[in-house]
Amino acid sequence: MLSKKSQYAFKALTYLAERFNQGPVLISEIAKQKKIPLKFLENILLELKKADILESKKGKGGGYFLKKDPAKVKMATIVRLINGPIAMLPCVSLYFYERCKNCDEKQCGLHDIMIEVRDATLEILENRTLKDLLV
Amino acid sequence: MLSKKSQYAFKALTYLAERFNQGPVLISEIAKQKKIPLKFLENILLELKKADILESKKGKGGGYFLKKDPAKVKMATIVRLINGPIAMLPCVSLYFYERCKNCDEKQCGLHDIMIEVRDATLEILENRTLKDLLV
DNA sequence: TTATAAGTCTACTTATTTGGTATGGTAAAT
DNA sequence: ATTTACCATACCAAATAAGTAGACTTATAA
Repeated sequence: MLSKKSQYAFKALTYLAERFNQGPVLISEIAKQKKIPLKFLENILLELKKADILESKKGKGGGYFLKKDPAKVKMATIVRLINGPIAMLPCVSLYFYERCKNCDEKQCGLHDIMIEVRDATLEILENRTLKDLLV
Repeated sequence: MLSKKSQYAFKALTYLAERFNQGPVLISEIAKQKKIPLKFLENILLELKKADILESKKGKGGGYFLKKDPAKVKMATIVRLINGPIAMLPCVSLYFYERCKNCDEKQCGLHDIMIEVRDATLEILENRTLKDLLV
């Protein structure tokens, strides 16, 4: 399940995608319109900025805005950043891999099924972008 | 991510699937062989029994065993039972549906993408069974 | 140059979920 | 009588999720 934080992130990103290339948008505006706790949203946007997805401008007339075209920002990137692993097990995760304890990957049926699930999920999340969130 | 509980459940079920039609297996044996905390495993097996996946026998020579052929037990069923929703959002879950707050499903791009992910995942989990966990 | 508007940073708090442990009794089968 | 599953209650620790507080920095415009 996506965390609430992830859902907030997607709402904010959608809001910004709708206003792409229209100058900075206030955190407070996003928070109000999308009903996201202000300080919580601050953290999320900062994280997205550090990941090079958003840009910001300080001072009067400042705010946040998308750094790249919405069509260039993959869903998978955002999910990994804000929500964590996409795979259902650490031992089949590409970006958050961890070895299984008490289980040999070579002969673990669960492992194989979870790889299938991972790949099916990635096929979608790697090929959908913020643009697809817009109506 | 699958919880540890789910991973335990799958290990136990694999153990029982390997011994299908060979009589009851002790909880304590499964716990020892698969390195699962005994009391925790008790609960898991009981839950599986209540869901009609396992059967049990009390007293000497008792234990747990699969009620149906491993090939008849879908992965999706187990995941839903022990881990919860398969979908990434409550508003696209078939078995754990909950309406979105502050978001109209009809015009929510995230909703649509998450339905795609759900369906891709289900395509696999509904068509793989305990049998596929065996080597 | 000063007031104000904004984002930045660190740290904290609180709530919920996960992953157990401990204890003890009950029910059924052999 | 013994063995085993069943059931209940209570508790605990750690991790994670969700949110809050307050001071700090930087940019703009009057």
